[in-house]
Amino acid sequence: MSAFMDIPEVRSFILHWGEMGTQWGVNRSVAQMHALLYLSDRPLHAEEICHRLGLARSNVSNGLKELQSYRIVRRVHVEGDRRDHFVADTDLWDMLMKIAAERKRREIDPTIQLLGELTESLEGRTQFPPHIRERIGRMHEFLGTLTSWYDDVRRLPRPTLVALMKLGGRVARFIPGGKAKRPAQSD
Amino acid sequence: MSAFMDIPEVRSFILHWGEMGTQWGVNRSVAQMHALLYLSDRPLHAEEICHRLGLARSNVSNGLKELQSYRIVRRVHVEGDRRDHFVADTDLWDMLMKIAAERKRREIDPTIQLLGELTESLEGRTQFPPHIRERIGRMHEFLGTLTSWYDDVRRLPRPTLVALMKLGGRVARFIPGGKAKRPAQSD
DNA sequence: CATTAATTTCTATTATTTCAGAAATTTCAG
DNA sequence: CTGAAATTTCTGAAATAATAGAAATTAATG
Repeated sequence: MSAFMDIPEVRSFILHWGEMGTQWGVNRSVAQMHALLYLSDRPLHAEEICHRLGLARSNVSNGLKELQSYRIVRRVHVEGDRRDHFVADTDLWDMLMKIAAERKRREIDPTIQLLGELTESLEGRTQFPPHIRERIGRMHEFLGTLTSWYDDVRRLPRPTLVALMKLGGRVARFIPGGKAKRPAQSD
Repeated sequence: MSAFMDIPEVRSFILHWGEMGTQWGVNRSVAQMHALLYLSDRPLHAEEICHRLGLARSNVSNGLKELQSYRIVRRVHVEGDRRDHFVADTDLWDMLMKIAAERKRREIDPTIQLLGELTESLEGRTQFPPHIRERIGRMHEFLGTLTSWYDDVRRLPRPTLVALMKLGGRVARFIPGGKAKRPAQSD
């Protein structure tokens, strides 16, 4: 397609990223576009993306829309050019956080919503198999716990987050009973 | 299919779980089988799963294999019955950890492997566009940081993990400069 | 305001994944 | 061992998702 894609390392990166996408429920072409933009040091316009990846204009249009909806790619204006140009986040923390936020919004939140409704509808139905009510309720709680943790830590300033990561398992020393293997209160 | 599936709440849960699966790159039927087993309070044999979900025997066989490869479903023997029976984890922490472990093994580890190879192959090639080398290297580092953090915290005893989750953003108070908004050393 | 470039939407086609049923294999009881 | 039950593997068909190209729309320029 283009000299860029002829560099074996670039090619390899983009193709792998595309495959990764499919494994996580993302369209292969969309993931490839993302990889291409990630490696680019300047804004690209849609036509250029088509040529470099060998995709149809329409797919690129839809793919860019998808990437923008995740807010990991944004449209920029290039001096003296009518066409829209696009750049991707190069800050990988930002990128991860935005992807997490969007997937939560699209998939986790509606799931919690449904589980809440089911739990409510099962409330007080004594006929109903109690273990089913319990399991659905437990899943509801579990996802609630995860997301409220997420909502909490995502607000932390980034250096704090990075420092926490570096600390790794050693944060446990701040938890009573954590490292000492004493039986902490269970949940 | 069966009385079980006729309970609207059960049906709703299983169908939703199936759709969730597709969003995350998991076969819809596999996710449904998982949901069914999660809600069941006794081991089910393959035939029963077929009838309840209206799936072909062969799919159930493959699906169970897949679920077992994630170690979130296991085969159990039922007294006086030749057939294999299956149960799912009901402990959602365990389940999450096992899924994370397997997805890391299947998808993240090979990606880090590739990025390592690319980084190595780009080492010292002065001709090569430096920004590309830098971006690939940065991605490599980033995934390395994430997984080593993961490897670290996954070893923590579960109550410690739960306590940390409950602590949420307040763990930041243990990080120098974290809460106080002072510029901490960046990464 | 007309013209043209740029982009998006729509639809038919293609590719991929999923699935059902048949055939083959394995397991187990007697 | 033998026969029956259970399970897995294989293959073609069905369903789903991705894509190309055409048509329609939108935006920008002179």
